[in-house]
Amino acid sequence: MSDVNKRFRDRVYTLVAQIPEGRVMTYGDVAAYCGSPFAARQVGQIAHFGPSELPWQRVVNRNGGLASAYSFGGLEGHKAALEADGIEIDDSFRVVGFEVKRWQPDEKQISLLS
DNA sequence: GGTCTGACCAGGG
DNA sequence: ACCCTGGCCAGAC
Repeated sequence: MSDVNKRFRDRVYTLVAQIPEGRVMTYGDVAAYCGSPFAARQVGQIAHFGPSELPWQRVVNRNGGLASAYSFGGLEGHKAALEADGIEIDDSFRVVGFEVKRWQPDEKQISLLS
């Protein structure tokens, strides 16, 4: 495993850990802020195998839609986890008010991703 | 080792 | 609106 990939993974961990309760980010955005704009899929891999204590439920796809397999809890598990954060989920498993709840790190938080 | 898959995404036909 | 391609790359087999 190369250092570059390890850094990318560590950045993803750092960034996801920063997402405030009640806010969400997209896979693509996470990848971009971590230095690899087209590695959204890799973020999915990292989410699947990464530390379960991180708030992965706050990472959604570009439509504000939930992942198809939230750590084997499925859509229902993901929905429940987000509702516990105070986020409403509609009948098609999309975040209600996604565009408003979408979160972006500020400069200080980005600087943590060195 | 090769090949396929996948919590993704943008672009093109 | 749908299907395909290419990009990303760790796991599974």
